[in-house]
Amino acid sequence: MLKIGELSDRTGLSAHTLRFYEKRGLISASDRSDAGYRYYTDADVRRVEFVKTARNIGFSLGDIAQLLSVRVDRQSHSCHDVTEITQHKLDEVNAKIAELQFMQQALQILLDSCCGGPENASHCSIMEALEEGEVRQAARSNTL
Amino acid sequence: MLKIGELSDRTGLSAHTLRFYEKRGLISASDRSDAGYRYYTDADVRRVEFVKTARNIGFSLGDIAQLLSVRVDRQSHSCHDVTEITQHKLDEVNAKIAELQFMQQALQILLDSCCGGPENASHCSIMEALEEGEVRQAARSNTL
DNA sequence: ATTGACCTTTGATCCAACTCTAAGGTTTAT
DNA sequence: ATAAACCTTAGAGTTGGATCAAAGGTCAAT
Repeated sequence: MLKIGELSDRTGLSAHTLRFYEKRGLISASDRSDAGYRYYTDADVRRVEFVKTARNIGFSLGDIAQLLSVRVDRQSHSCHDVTEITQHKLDEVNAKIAELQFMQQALQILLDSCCGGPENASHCSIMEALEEGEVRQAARSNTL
Repeated sequence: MLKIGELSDRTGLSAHTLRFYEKRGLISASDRSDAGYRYYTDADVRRVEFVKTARNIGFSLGDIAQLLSVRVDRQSHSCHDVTEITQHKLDEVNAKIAELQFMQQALQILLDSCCGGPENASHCSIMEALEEGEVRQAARSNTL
Protein backbone atom coordinates (compact mmCIF):
# COMPACT_ATOMS: atom_id res chain seq x y z
CA MET A 1 0.00 0.00 0.00
CA LEU A 2 1.32 3.39 -1.03
CA LYS A 3 0.83 6.69 0.68
CA ILE A 4 -0.03 9.66 -1.45
CA GLY A 5 3.57 10.87 -1.64
CA GLU A 6 4.68 7.49 -2.90
CA LEU A 7 1.91 7.42 -5.46
CA SER A 8 3.00 10.89 -6.46
CA ASP A 9 6.58 9.70 -6.93
CA ARG A 10 5.41 6.68 -8.89
CA THR A 11 3.10 8.55 -11.23
CA GLY A 12 4.70 11.95 -11.52
CA LEU A 13 1.50 13.68 -10.49
CA SER A 14 1.75 15.89 -7.43
CA ALA A 15 -0.08 14.95 -4.26
CA HIS A 16 -2.06 18.15 -4.76
CA THR A 17 -3.16 16.97 -8.15
CA LEU A 18 -4.02 13.51 -6.91
CA ARG A 19 -6.28 14.96 -4.22
CA PHE A 20 -7.77 17.28 -6.79
CA TYR A 21 -8.53 14.35 -9.07
CA GLU A 22 -10.14 12.62 -6.15
CA LYS A 23 -12.37 15.62 -5.58
CA ARG A 24 -13.30 15.42 -9.25
CA GLY A 25 -14.19 11.76 -8.82
CA LEU A 26 -11.45 10.42 -11.07
CA ILE A 27 -9.53 8.44 -8.52
CA SER A 28 -9.79 7.45 -4.90
CA ALA A 29 -7.73 5.67 -2.32
CA SER A 30 -8.59 2.04 -1.71
CA ASP A 31 -8.06 2.54 1.98
CA ARG A 32 -7.53 5.11 4.67
CA SER A 33 -5.51 4.86 7.85
CA ASP A 34 -7.12 5.68 11.19
CA ALA A 35 -5.63 9.14 10.86
CA GLY A 36 -7.13 9.56 7.42
CA TYR A 37 -3.99 8.90 5.38
CA ARG A 38 -4.80 7.69 1.90
CA TYR A 39 -3.47 4.24 0.98
CA TYR A 40 -3.30 3.11 -2.61
CA THR A 41 -3.07 -0.31 -4.23
CA ASP A 42 -1.53 -1.38 -7.52
CA ALA A 43 -4.98 -1.18 -9.06
CA ASP A 44 -5.10 2.45 -8.01
CA VAL A 45 -1.74 3.04 -9.65
CA ARG A 46 -3.07 1.57 -12.89
CA ARG A 47 -6.11 3.79 -12.68
CA VAL A 48 -3.94 6.85 -12.24
CA GLU A 49 -1.80 5.80 -15.18
CA PHE A 50 -4.93 5.42 -17.27
CA VAL A 51 -5.93 8.95 -16.32
CA LYS A 52 -2.46 10.23 -17.19
CA THR A 53 -2.50 8.56 -20.58
CA ALA A 54 -5.91 9.95 -21.41
CA ARG A 55 -4.93 13.38 -20.22
CA ASN A 56 -1.78 13.32 -22.34
CA ILE A 57 -3.90 12.67 -25.38
CA GLY A 58 -5.87 15.79 -24.55
CA PHE A 59 -9.01 14.42 -22.98
CA SER A 60 -10.54 16.77 -20.44
CA LEU A 61 -11.10 15.58 -16.91
CA GLY A 62 -14.78 15.34 -17.76
CA ASP A 63 -14.03 13.12 -20.74
CA ILE A 64 -11.77 11.01 -18.57
CA ALA A 65 -14.53 10.56 -16.02
CA GLN A 66 -16.64 9.08 -18.81
CA LEU A 67 -13.85 6.83 -20.01
CA LEU A 68 -13.30 5.64 -16.46
CA SER A 69 -16.94 4.70 -16.14
CA VAL A 70 -16.51 2.55 -19.21
CA ARG A 71 -13.34 1.14 -17.75
CA VAL A 72 -14.89 -0.12 -14.53
CA ASP A 73 -17.58 -2.00 -16.39
CA ARG A 74 -16.64 -2.63 -19.96
CA GLN A 75 -19.43 -5.16 -20.39
CA SER A 76 -22.05 -2.50 -19.96
CA HIS A 77 -20.58 -0.20 -22.52
CA SER A 78 -20.09 -0.54 -26.24
CA CYS A 79 -17.23 0.31 -28.52
CA HIS A 80 -19.61 2.86 -29.92
CA ASP A 81 -19.72 4.66 -26.56
CA VAL A 82 -15.96 4.87 -26.55
CA THR A 83 -15.58 6.03 -30.14
CA GLU A 84 -18.22 8.65 -29.53
CA ILE A 85 -16.20 10.24 -26.75
CA THR A 86 -13.08 10.00 -28.86
CA GLN A 87 -14.70 11.37 -31.99
CA HIS A 88 -16.15 14.25 -30.05
CA LYS A 89 -12.73 15.14 -28.74
CA LEU A 90 -11.27 14.85 -32.23
CA ASP A 91 -13.93 17.20 -33.53
CA GLU A 92 -13.01 19.72 -30.88
CA VAL A 93 -9.35 19.41 -31.67
CA ASN A 94 -9.96 19.80 -35.37
CA ALA A 95 -12.08 22.88 -34.81
CA LYS A 96 -9.40 24.42 -32.66
CA ILE A 97 -6.73 23.63 -35.22
CA ALA A 98 -8.78 25.26 -37.94
CA GLU A 99 -9.15 28.37 -35.84
CA LEU A 100 -5.47 28.52 -35.12
CA GLN A 101 -4.62 27.99 -38.75
CA PHE A 102 -6.69 31.03 -39.67
CA MET A 103 -4.77 32.99 -37.09
CA GLN A 104 -1.53 31.58 -38.40
CA GLN A 105 -2.34 32.65 -41.92
CA ALA A 106 -3.36 36.13 -40.89
CA LEU A 107 -0.22 36.59 -38.83
CA GLN A 108 1.97 35.27 -41.60
CA ILE A 109 0.39 37.65 -44.09
CA LEU A 110 1.04 40.53 -41.72
CA LEU A 111 4.63 39.53 -41.23
CA ASP A 112 5.22 39.09 -44.93
CA SER A 113 3.87 42.55 -45.58
CA CYS A 114 6.18 44.36 -43.19
CA CYS A 115 9.85 45.16 -43.56
CA GLY A 116 10.47 44.58 -39.87
CA GLY A 117 13.32 47.02 -39.98
CA PRO A 118 14.47 49.79 -37.67
CA GLU A 119 12.57 52.51 -39.52
CA ASN A 120 9.77 54.14 -37.63
CA ALA A 121 6.32 52.69 -37.82
CA SER A 122 4.63 55.67 -39.47
CA HIS A 123 3.98 53.64 -42.58
CA CYS A 124 4.13 50.16 -41.07
CA SER A 125 1.96 47.91 -43.15
CA ILE A 126 1.00 45.78 -40.19
CA MET A 127 -0.35 48.81 -38.38
CA GLU A 128 -2.12 49.90 -41.50
CA ALA A 129 -3.74 46.53 -41.97
CA LEU A 130 -4.97 46.53 -38.38
CA GLU A 131 -6.19 50.08 -38.86
CA GLU A 132 -8.13 49.21 -41.98
CA GLY A 133 -9.60 46.10 -40.47
CA GLU A 134 -8.45 44.56 -43.70
CA VAL A 135 -7.05 41.50 -42.10
CA ARG A 136 -8.69 38.29 -43.13
CA GLN A 137 -11.31 37.06 -40.68
CA ALA A 138 -9.21 34.80 -38.61
CA ALA A 139 -10.54 33.40 -35.42
CA ARG A 140 -13.94 33.30 -33.98
CA SER A 141 -14.22 32.17 -30.43
CA ASN A 142 -10.66 31.43 -29.42
CA THR A 143 -12.06 29.24 -26.69
CA LEU A 144 -12.31 25.58 -27.28
CA MET B 1 -20.83 61.78 -29.30
CA LEU B 2 -21.98 58.27 -28.60
CA LYS B 3 -23.07 56.79 -25.33
CA ILE B 4 -21.74 53.37 -24.43
CA GLY B 5 -24.83 51.57 -25.69
CA GLU B 6 -24.52 53.26 -29.04
CA LEU B 7 -20.85 52.39 -29.23
CA SER B 8 -21.84 48.86 -28.34
CA ASP B 9 -24.36 48.76 -31.19
CA ARG B 10 -21.83 50.20 -33.58
CA THR B 11 -18.99 47.84 -32.70
CA GLY B 12 -20.79 44.70 -31.66
CA LEU B 13 -18.96 44.62 -28.36
CA SER B 14 -21.16 44.62 -25.27
CA ALA B 15 -21.15 47.61 -22.96
CA HIS B 16 -19.77 45.26 -20.33
CA THR B 17 -16.88 44.38 -22.56
CA LEU B 18 -16.21 48.00 -23.43
CA ARG B 19 -16.01 48.90 -19.76
CA PHE B 20 -13.83 45.88 -19.17
CA TYR B 21 -11.48 46.99 -21.93
CA GLU B 22 -11.36 50.41 -20.34
CA LYS B 23 -10.34 48.84 -17.05
CA ARG B 24 -7.60 47.02 -18.94
CA GLY B 25 -6.44 50.30 -20.40
CA LEU B 26 -7.29 49.47 -23.99
CA ILE B 27 -9.88 52.13 -24.61
CA SER B 28 -11.40 55.08 -22.83
CA ALA B 29 -14.19 57.57 -23.35
CA SER B 30 -13.16 60.96 -24.70
CA ASP B 31 -15.63 62.63 -22.42
CA ARG B 32 -17.95 62.08 -19.50
CA SER B 33 -21.27 63.72 -18.71
CA ASP B 34 -21.83 65.35 -15.33
CA ALA B 35 -23.51 62.16 -14.24
CA GLY B 36 -20.50 60.13 -15.35
CA TYR B 37 -21.93 58.76 -18.61
CA ARG B 38 -19.20 57.90 -21.09
CA TYR B 39 -19.21 59.75 -24.38
CA TYR B 40 -17.26 58.50 -27.34
CA THR B 41 -15.99 60.17 -30.51
CA ASP B 42 -15.34 58.77 -33.96
CA ALA B 43 -11.69 58.42 -33.02
CA ASP B 44 -12.79 56.22 -30.14
CA VAL B 45 -14.81 54.11 -32.54
CA ARG B 46 -11.74 53.63 -34.70
CA ARG B 47 -9.70 52.64 -31.70
CA VAL B 48 -12.29 50.05 -30.72
CA GLU B 49 -12.33 48.70 -34.25
CA PHE B 50 -8.57 48.41 -34.14
CA VAL B 51 -8.86 46.40 -30.94
CA LYS B 52 -11.52 44.19 -32.49
CA THR B 53 -9.41 43.52 -35.56
CA ALA B 54 -6.39 42.63 -33.50
CA ARG B 55 -8.46 40.44 -31.22
CA ASN B 56 -9.96 38.61 -34.19
CA ILE B 57 -6.48 37.76 -35.37
CA GLY B 58 -5.84 36.21 -31.99
CA PHE B 59 -3.77 38.82 -30.22
CA SER B 60 -4.22 38.79 -26.46
CA LEU B 61 -5.40 41.92 -24.70
CA GLY B 62 -1.85 42.36 -23.46
CA ASP B 63 -0.52 42.18 -27.03
CA ILE B 64 -3.16 44.64 -28.10
CA ALA B 65 -2.14 47.08 -25.39
CA GLN B 66 1.34 47.03 -26.90
CA LEU B 67 0.04 47.49 -30.41
CA LEU B 68 -2.05 50.41 -29.22
CA SER B 69 0.96 52.08 -27.71
CA VAL B 70 2.62 51.86 -31.10
CA ARG B 71 -0.55 53.19 -32.67
CA VAL B 72 -0.72 56.38 -30.67
CA ASP B 73 2.84 57.30 -31.53
CA ARG B 74 4.05 55.50 -34.58
CA GLN B 75 7.05 57.78 -34.91
CA SER B 76 8.53 56.48 -31.70
CA HIS B 77 8.23 52.86 -32.68
CA SER B 78 9.84 50.83 -35.41
CA CYS B 79 8.51 48.25 -37.78
CA HIS B 80 10.77 45.90 -35.90
CA ASP B 81 8.78 46.51 -32.70
CA VAL B 82 5.62 45.58 -34.53
CA THR B 83 6.96 42.47 -36.23
CA GLU B 84 8.38 41.30 -32.95
CA ILE B 85 4.95 41.31 -31.33
CA THR B 86 3.50 39.62 -34.39
CA GLN B 87 6.23 37.02 -34.67
CA HIS B 88 5.91 36.19 -31.00
CA LYS B 89 2.21 35.58 -31.45
CA LEU B 90 2.85 33.47 -34.51
CA ASP B 91 5.33 31.36 -32.56
CA GLU B 92 2.71 30.79 -29.90
CA VAL B 93 0.12 29.84 -32.46
CA ASN B 94 2.48 27.46 -34.20
CA ALA B 95 3.37 25.80 -30.93
CA LYS B 96 -0.26 25.34 -30.09
CA ILE B 97 -1.01 23.93 -33.51
CA ALA B 98 1.80 21.43 -33.16
CA GLU B 99 0.44 20.32 -29.83
CA LEU B 100 -3.05 19.92 -31.21
CA GLN B 101 -1.78 18.01 -34.21
CA PHE B 102 -0.17 15.50 -31.91
CA MET B 103 -3.48 15.12 -30.15
CA GLN B 104 -5.23 14.83 -33.47
CA GLN B 105 -2.95 12.03 -34.58
CA ALA B 106 -3.31 10.14 -31.35
CA LEU B 107 -7.08 10.42 -31.46
CA GLN B 108 -7.22 9.38 -35.08
CA ILE B 109 -5.09 6.32 -34.39
CA LEU B 110 -7.41 5.38 -31.57
CA LEU B 111 -10.47 5.80 -33.74
CA ASP B 112 -8.97 3.83 -36.59
CA SER B 113 -8.19 0.97 -34.24
CA CYS B 114 -11.72 0.58 -32.90
CA CYS B 115 -14.73 -0.91 -34.59
CA GLY B 116 -17.05 1.62 -33.00
CA GLY B 117 -19.86 -0.87 -33.12
CA PRO B 118 -22.56 -1.88 -30.66
CA GLU B 119 -20.56 -4.78 -29.21
CA ASN B 120 -19.55 -4.42 -25.62
CA ALA B 121 -16.28 -2.77 -24.80
CA SER B 122 -14.63 -5.77 -23.17
CA HIS B 123 -12.05 -5.91 -25.92
CA CYS B 124 -12.26 -2.33 -27.12
CA SER B 125 -8.94 -1.41 -28.59
CA ILE B 126 -9.23 2.19 -27.51
CA MET B 127 -9.66 1.15 -23.92
CA GLU B 128 -6.78 -1.27 -24.28
CA ALA B 129 -4.52 1.38 -25.72
CA LEU B 130 -5.35 3.74 -22.84
CA GLU B 131 -4.79 0.89 -20.41
CA GLU B 132 -1.41 0.07 -21.85
CA GLY B 133 -0.33 3.68 -21.98
CA GLU B 134 0.69 2.74 -25.48
CA VAL B 135 -0.68 5.87 -27.00
CA ARG B 136 1.86 8.09 -28.63
CA GLN B 137 2.99 11.00 -26.48
CA ALA B 138 0.59 13.59 -27.62
CA ALA B 139 0.33 16.87 -25.84
CA ARG B 140 2.47 18.47 -23.29
CA SER B 141 1.12 21.56 -21.65
CA ASN B 142 -2.23 22.06 -23.31
CA THR B 143 -2.08 25.68 -22.23
CA LEU B 144 -0.88 28.25 -24.66
C1' DA C 1 11.15 12.45 23.24
C1' DT C 2 12.08 15.13 19.62
C1' DT C 3 13.10 16.21 14.89
C1' DG C 4 11.76 16.30 10.28
C1' DA C 5 9.27 14.47 6.75
C1' DC C 6 5.08 13.28 5.80
C1' DC C 7 0.06 13.62 5.89
C1' DT C 8 -4.88 15.88 6.62
C1' DT C 9 -8.59 19.49 5.50
C1' DT C 10 -10.86 23.61 3.69
C1' DG C 11 -10.59 27.08 0.97
C1' DA C 12 -7.98 30.57 -1.70
C1' DT C 13 -5.47 31.71 -5.87
C1' DC C 14 -4.01 31.66 -10.68
C1' DC C 15 -4.71 32.42 -15.93
C1' DA C 16 -7.71 34.95 -19.82
C1' DA C 17 -11.41 37.26 -21.28
C1' DC C 18 -15.26 38.07 -20.33
C1' DT C 19 -20.13 38.10 -18.09
C1' DC C 20 -23.17 39.26 -14.80
C1' DT C 21 -25.30 41.17 -10.38
C1' DA C 22 -26.85 44.48 -7.18
C1' DA C 23 -28.25 48.70 -6.12
C1' DG C 24 -28.82 52.74 -7.57
C1' DG C 25 -28.73 57.33 -10.70
C1' DT C 26 -30.14 59.70 -15.43
C1' DT C 27 -32.51 60.72 -19.61
C1' DT C 28 -36.12 60.97 -22.74
C1' DA C 29 -40.55 60.60 -24.44
C1' DT C 30 -45.12 60.88 -23.48
C1' DA D 1 -44.62 63.36 -13.67
C1' DT D 2 -43.80 58.98 -14.58
C1' DA D 3 -42.27 54.90 -17.03
C1' DA D 4 -38.95 52.79 -19.94
C1' DA D 5 -34.65 52.59 -21.27
C1' DC D 6 -30.48 53.80 -20.36
C1' DC D 7 -26.34 54.56 -17.49
C1' DT D 8 -23.02 54.14 -13.16
C1' DT D 9 -19.91 51.44 -9.78
C1' DA D 10 -17.58 47.74 -7.29
C1' DG D 11 -17.21 43.40 -7.14
C1' DA D 12 -18.36 38.46 -7.86
C1' DG D 13 -18.71 34.50 -10.98
C1' DT D 14 -17.46 31.64 -15.10
C1' DT D 15 -14.28 27.86 -17.30
C1' DG D 16 -10.41 24.12 -16.70
C1' DG D 17 -6.82 22.39 -14.46
C1' DA D 18 -4.31 22.83 -11.44
C1' DT D 19 -1.41 24.85 -7.39
C1' DC D 20 -0.71 26.62 -2.99
C1' DA D 21 -1.42 28.20 1.94
C1' DA D 22 -2.67 27.73 6.65
C1' DA D 23 -3.07 25.22 10.51
C1' DG D 24 -2.60 21.31 12.30
C1' DG D 25 -2.08 15.86 13.00
C1' DT D 26 1.08 11.52 12.36
C1' DC D 27 4.93 8.61 11.72
C1' DA D 28 9.80 6.77 11.55
C1' DA D 29 14.21 7.24 13.05
C1' DT D 30 17.40 8.68 16.21
